Amino acid sequence: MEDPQRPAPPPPAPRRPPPGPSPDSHTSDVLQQIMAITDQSLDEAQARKHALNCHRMKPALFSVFCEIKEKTVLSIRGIQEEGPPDDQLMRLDNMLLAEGVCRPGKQGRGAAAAAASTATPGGCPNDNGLEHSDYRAKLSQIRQIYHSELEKYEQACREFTTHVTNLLREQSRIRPISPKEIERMVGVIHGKFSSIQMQLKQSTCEAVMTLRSRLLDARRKRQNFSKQATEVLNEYFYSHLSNPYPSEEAKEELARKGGITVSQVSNWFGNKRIRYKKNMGKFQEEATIYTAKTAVDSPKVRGLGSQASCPSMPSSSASGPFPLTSSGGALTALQTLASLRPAPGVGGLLSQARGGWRGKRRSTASLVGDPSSVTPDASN
DNA sequence: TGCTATGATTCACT
DNA sequence: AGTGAATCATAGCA
Repeated sequence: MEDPQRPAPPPPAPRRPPPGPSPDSHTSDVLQQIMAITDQSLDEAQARKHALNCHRMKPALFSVFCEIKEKTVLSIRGIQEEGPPDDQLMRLDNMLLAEGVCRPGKQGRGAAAAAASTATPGGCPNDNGLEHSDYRAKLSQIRQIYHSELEKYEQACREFTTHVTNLLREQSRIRPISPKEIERMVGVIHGKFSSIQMQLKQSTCEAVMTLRSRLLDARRKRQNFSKQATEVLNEYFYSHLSNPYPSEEAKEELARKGGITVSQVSNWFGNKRIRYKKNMGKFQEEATIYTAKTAVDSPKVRGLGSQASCPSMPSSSASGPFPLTSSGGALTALQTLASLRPAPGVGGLLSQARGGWRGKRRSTASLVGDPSSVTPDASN
């Protein structure tokens, strides 16, 4: 087809007789000159074009060229007008919309349909109420870059389209270019630019995905709990080994003491129960240590389970809420330390755990007021 | 660098 | 909704 990169066409044919072929030269000569025009220097070619433009055969030849070209273009048209692959663009638009990068009104073709037809579950973190200011700030930066680039592309597309249209209109005076062809060329340009836009959208999507995985995926941010948190949790776990299912209140208390969240406490207990059950041998030493620790410092830990349920109970009293178990725990711990063997209570609880907590689970509420069931030495 | 520990997530179940 | 079990993914260590 036409080459828009060609140098600007010469001004309308001058009236004076130009150099080159005389107006009377033969048609075949004229055709030969046209064919040879590309082999000449720029200046020569320009002069030759002027001359050809004034040739008496020009109108006739021009109409023949138009006819031939129309036929050729028709055969090309069939190939070009195959359905454009809009699926990916739609997906990208949809995703950018879901991530809050582009607004429903400000998108490429196909996006409106995508936005209308597809819900965006959990897409934008703002919708989930997640407070990730870092994420939001960076997302905002990405959005800004995206829109400014998009605007640049759109402007460049407009400018280039105008330029090419003008060029073709001008050239249509000396070579066969129909308005339809210009229209088609504009379509081709838009297609090219939209493929660039698609790349921009793709990159933006990738950037958002990377950002999400870095800042929102909690797995990537996993950090071990502080020693304090681990100790608090372990103390509770081993002191409630017969029923390591802290109540909501106890979880809150543990979370507060350990400086972690309630759901982290829940996770920790979930993991702990499973891992403890799977490999009790490995945890024996730990159990012994914490049982001893708990026994020595019994009011502190035991208070957790019962405090929340019985707020009126003075847990700070010298003997604690469950004096009997406290002294028993201390005794057990001392015995354990002395014999370097797991405390009998622990052993008993190990077997309890082996049988499975779930099977004989009781509601946490029922534990309140039954201190013997929440202490390691209770089974003794 | 490979291994283990561990916090988080997912899914099925009750 | 809470849990067990499996799994993922990272931290920390030798």
